[in-house]
Amino acid sequence: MSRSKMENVADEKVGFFQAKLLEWYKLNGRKFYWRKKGLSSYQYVIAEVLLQRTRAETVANFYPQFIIEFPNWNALANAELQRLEDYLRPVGLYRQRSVRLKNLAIEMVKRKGELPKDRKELESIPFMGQYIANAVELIIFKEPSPLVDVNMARVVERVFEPRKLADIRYDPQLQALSYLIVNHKKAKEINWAILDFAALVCKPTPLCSICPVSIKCNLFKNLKVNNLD
DNA sequence: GTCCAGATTA
DNA sequence: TAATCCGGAC
Repeated sequence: MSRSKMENVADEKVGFFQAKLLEWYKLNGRKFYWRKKGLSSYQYVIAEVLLQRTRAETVANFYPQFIIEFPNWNALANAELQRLEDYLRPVGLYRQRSVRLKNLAIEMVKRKGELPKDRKELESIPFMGQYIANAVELIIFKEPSPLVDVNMARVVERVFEPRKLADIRYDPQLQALSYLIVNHKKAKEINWAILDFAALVCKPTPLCSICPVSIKCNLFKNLKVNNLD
């Protein structure tokens, strides 16, 4: 097959995937407070920090109280480290997160709450790694950036192409595919759809029998060949 | 025991 | 590139 033809096939599959997931999302998408419109950039960034290696449902039960206790960058920057640890303990990673969160808040107070659009400068802010930077671009700057976490990586790898490198952040193919997949007018919805789909259907142990994209999924094809499902 | 909307450090 | 952080849900 020629190079251009392979690209057409890939594009067609991406279109199919986008349409099916948006459809699935309308019926099955999760509702979270931090997905609402009109929150402060502080509230959006805090949600991403709390969501690191922590189930979304766990954060959902915890988030509103945290925002009441620490309503803005200033409150967080001035908070006693010990008090911050006490609040973060129930969701885990509390020693790291308390220190890093405070450093992030101090930096954001210096910047008067303004997040820079320049990517390198954005990532220079403490605790602002690739994922949160993408989330800032997606949610706050309204750019079609992918939320490439372990969940999206798992879905993309199964449906499209396995990763080449162990670390998803430096896998060019996985990254390029992710950008392609969320490059859509409804970039935000596609991202959330993939995360929800990964949490509810395309789990570590996949529920292929209820999956809307299984007919074009590489993993599903292989499962059928090996007669495992 | 595995897994979770990752980032940092060596 | 790999180890480490951490509690909670399953």
